[in-house]
Amino acid sequence: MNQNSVCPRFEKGMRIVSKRWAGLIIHQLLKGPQRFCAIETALQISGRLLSERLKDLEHEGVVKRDVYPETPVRIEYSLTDKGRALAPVFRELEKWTSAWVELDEEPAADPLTP
Amino acid sequence: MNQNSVCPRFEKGMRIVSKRWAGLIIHQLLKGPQRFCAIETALQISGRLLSERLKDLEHEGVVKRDVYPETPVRIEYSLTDKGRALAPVFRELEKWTSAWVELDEEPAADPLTP
DNA sequence: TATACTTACTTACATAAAGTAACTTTATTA
DNA sequence: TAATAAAGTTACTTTATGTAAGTAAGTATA
Repeated sequence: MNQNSVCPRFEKGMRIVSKRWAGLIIHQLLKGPQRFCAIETALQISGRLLSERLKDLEHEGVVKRDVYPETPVRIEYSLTDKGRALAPVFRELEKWTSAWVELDEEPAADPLTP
Repeated sequence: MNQNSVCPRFEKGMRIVSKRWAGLIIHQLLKGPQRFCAIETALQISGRLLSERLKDLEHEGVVKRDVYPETPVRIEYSLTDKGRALAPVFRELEKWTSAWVELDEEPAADPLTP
């Protein structure tokens, strides 16, 4: 790959992990298998998008969906080998954020207290 | 940070680099300082979006814009220290893509040849 | 038994972001 | 003089995201 073009595989990998929410979902699943509502709560993502993104990631072979036919049924999402192989990427990103990223000014904790 | 929430700095770092095109732009600038049209050509991104994204990244302190008042004026984009510090993230992502990402079926090279 | 609650989604709709194409400005070359 | 180039901007269309409400299957509660 020269200066004037991008490796198409890299481009594809980038598309997979940099799609909105995908990175945070993978990062969350690196902590261990989790249920839909656990991810939903942790990331403050809507069910609509979480559902869509999990399907995308499953389709890309990054995420695995397991159904445990207990009562009530339990559905767990986890990473495949391909997904777990992203761990170093996220470790480096964590290093970068802790070294370089500052938070913006936060809004007042309680807007009712003047 | 526990299981039930995401570190807000990580979340912000993620937002910065995973915004559409941002990763590819940074990856391109890791090869060295470049002009607007060089990036435009390499990434096949429209001027409209490249302009917007470069402004975002400049605002985040990742990209630097330098004007050389030659004739004709030359404008070069490059990474700041903060931007260059992302190099390990991209190295790991490159490793991952070469190990795990396959390309989809490509369309025929020349649709005019049946 | 009726009501409410939970999980894991889906549907419908509004808004924001991305994509496309044409245009601008300043200068340069054929 | 016309055409080309760089570095954008403007106007418009399409796609993605966000929000809210709804659904089905099962559980617990009054």
